[in-house]
Amino acid sequence: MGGVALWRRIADDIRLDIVGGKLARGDRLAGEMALAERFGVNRHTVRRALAVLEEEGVVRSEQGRGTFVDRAQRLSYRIGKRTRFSEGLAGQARSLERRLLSSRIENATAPVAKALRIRAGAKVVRLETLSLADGQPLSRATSWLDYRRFAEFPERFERARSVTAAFRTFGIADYARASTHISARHADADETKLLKLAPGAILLVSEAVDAEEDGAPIQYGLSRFPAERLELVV
Amino acid sequence: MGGVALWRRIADDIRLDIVGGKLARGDRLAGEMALAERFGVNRHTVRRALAVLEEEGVVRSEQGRGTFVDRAQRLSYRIGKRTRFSEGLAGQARSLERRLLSSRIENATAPVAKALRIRAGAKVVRLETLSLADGQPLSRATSWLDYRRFAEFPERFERARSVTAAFRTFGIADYARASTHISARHADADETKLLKLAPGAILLVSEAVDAEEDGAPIQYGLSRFPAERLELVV
DNA sequence: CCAACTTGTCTACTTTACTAGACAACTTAG
DNA sequence: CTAAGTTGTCTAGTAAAGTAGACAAGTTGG
Repeated sequence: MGGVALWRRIADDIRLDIVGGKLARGDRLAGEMALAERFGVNRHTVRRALAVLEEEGVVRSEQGRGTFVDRAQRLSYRIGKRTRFSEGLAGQARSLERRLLSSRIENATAPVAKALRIRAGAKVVRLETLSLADGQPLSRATSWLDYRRFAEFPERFERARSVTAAFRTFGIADYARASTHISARHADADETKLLKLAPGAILLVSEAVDAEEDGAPIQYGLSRFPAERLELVV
Repeated sequence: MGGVALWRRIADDIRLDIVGGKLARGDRLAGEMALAERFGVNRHTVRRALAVLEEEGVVRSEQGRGTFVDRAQRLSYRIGKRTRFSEGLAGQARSLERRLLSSRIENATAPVAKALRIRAGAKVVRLETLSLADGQPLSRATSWLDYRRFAEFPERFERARSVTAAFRTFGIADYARASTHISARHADADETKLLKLAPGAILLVSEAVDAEEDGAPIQYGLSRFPAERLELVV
């Protein structure tokens, strides 16, 4: 009952203890029997949860010794007036990359049109991107821009390999976050695959509008972050 | 496979269409057969998803006619420099209430001590609260305050029925949000019950520190919001 | 070496999730 | 009134999740 399997809830719970700092790297987890008692389930159910965490690289089990914390970090992505992908994660990863998956021209749906302050149905450029930190997927984002002004954005983004730099080629020296809406939901099949998650993982969803200094919106974006890999800091 | 039941993912998906604005109140959903085809599952699995949504009051089914959107809103909780419970939801609900479930004195754990800038193990006041909008649970929060200064906070909060007003009785005219960390996870058994959720629902978790104008921290809080009922607006 | 504890693996069973199909009950358009 | 399309309810079967217990295999401390 509930629609979320026990082993997944237990895995989530233990992962939370680890990324939340209750357990540090190298610490030994409670034994499988003790965990089974703590969660009120059979030892086999605990073992399945631990198997998932081992698959993720969060813990490592050693026969006869116990199960140990292997990777304990969760990144913090800073969002605020000036939100920039690379700055928001500065110092937390060695390599940061934002990859363009695809782009196309389409007609603005109602929410896109409203955010960009254009009429519904007007042409917009849509970009699908994937961000990685140290090779691990960190976010899956979709962005929309007004076609009249940013028709060549995909090419320039691909060359500059940065949103900020691409905007600069359009004469936009600086821009700021106009609004950010945050929600959460389960990952769908596509996101699960691209972000290399276990199916059923939770995503933090950020719906944001970036605007020029005079308030004119230039970009509307929908970013999905795996909740188990990072938190958002306001 | 994945640990999240199909019917739950389908329910989440349909709910997202509704709170996301694709379907408005009174709109008719696609038929059960069509939905089954869309999600690639049996009609019974769709029916189970719809039963959950009907239980939540999101849709309403009528034999022979179809299934209709009953409640389409999702509240927006505004967070920023000056974050106040009642102001953050102003105009979105008729009645707002914050109920004190319990309070007790305990010793500060490491994260609590760090946030309040006191030594670990020092005495702190811990409050458990439940917030409701129009009678529906909106958040479950735990707050910690320095005992030396706020020993009587629970009593004063209970009388004032407001955090801001209770702080005022301690001579704190104004305070501001120092930091907010946002993550997401599944609800546990307790939260499921108190927030009246279906087990396995997703919570947005906000970890925040409030401070006086001079930067001295006065409150550390951990709030859990049902992701299906509201979004956070930065 | 041994006792106590750990994780690893196997079998057997029960409950829940999901599929499949049939038909009843109801509504609507023609 | 009727035909087509809707939701409601039933039975039956398969696959996955979870329980239960036993024992092997490894580690550690005395």
